[in-house]
Amino acid sequence: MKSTSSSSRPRTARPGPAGEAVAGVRITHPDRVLDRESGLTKVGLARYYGAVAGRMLPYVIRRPLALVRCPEGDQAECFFQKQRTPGMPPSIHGSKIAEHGILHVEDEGGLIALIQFGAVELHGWGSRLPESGVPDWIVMDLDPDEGLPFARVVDAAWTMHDAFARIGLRSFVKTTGGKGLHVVVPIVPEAPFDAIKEFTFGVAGEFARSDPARYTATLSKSARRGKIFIDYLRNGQGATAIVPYAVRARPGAPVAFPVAWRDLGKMDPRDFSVATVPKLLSKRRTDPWADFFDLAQRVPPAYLQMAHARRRKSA
DNA sequence: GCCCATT
DNA sequence: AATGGGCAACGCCAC
DNA sequence: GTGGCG
Ligand SMILES: [Mn+2]
Ligand SMILES: [Mn+2]
Repeated sequence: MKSTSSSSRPRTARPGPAGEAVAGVRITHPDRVLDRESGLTKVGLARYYGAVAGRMLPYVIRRPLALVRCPEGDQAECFFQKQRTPGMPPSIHGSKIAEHGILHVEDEGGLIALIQFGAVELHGWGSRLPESGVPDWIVMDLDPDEGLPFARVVDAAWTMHDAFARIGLRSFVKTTGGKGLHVVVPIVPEAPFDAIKEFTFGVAGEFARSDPARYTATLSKSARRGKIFIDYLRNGQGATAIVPYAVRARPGAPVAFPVAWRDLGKMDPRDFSVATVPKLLSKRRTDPWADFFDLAQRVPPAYLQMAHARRRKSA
């Protein structure tokens, strides 16, 4: 029923000049270079996310997202976006939380649609729709000052692991694509962000008090000098953290990669990139985060209450 | 990548 | 028709 | 308030 004078009959089933489809999403400008260092192209990025989608989507679905978009490639400027904008396909869903627009995806088609729209990095809230006010994970973001050896960050991660273990919480660790690590604790989504954030502030403060030469809970540059900033601020409503398997818009296209605790000491975060991760995944015997969503654990109420009391005091 | 306002 | 800006929040925190 | 930061 199309009335075209120049019926462009498909000579082949081959994708046209607009590019090939990934997960049913046509990728335009497939050869656009997103990272000169690794040679990563837009279609290469789409194929990467398609390849890891099975592992990645559980951490992405229904989670309000912040994107780092680089639609013009790695030459031009990248920018953050957290609201759905008109022109995005229906697979990129919009919603509103406390008067502010958010976006989220429901499936692989939505994920790849984000890439078609120029997204490179995906950052997620700590909560998922429709219960957007109660986080289902805690992220302790370990941010080393410039020049600190990575072994110090590994040590901090283990100390964090032990601190959580002491109160009955299993934690998981991932690289961030940078020089830090994330220690992540899945929790039953029932305590509001404020309570969880206060709790994590308490944890960070404890680190800073018990080993002030190594740790600070204060974000400022001066306080950070020579130390690791225990960034608990990822645990507020609307705050985000890089999502597992997401790519960073940086030279080498590094990936935020879940690792096993026992492997922490043997690896270098730069080992994990768009170029290496799909192969590593297929070689892996097991997923180190396999039971992440099966734990049904909670911060002991006493610790949330302590946090609440501290909050009252400062109010 | 796409919308929109301005030229 | 072509060009150029925008696309984060809000939010918190330290000072 | 401003500046820094994610
Ligand atoms: Mn970090
Ligand atoms: Mn941080």
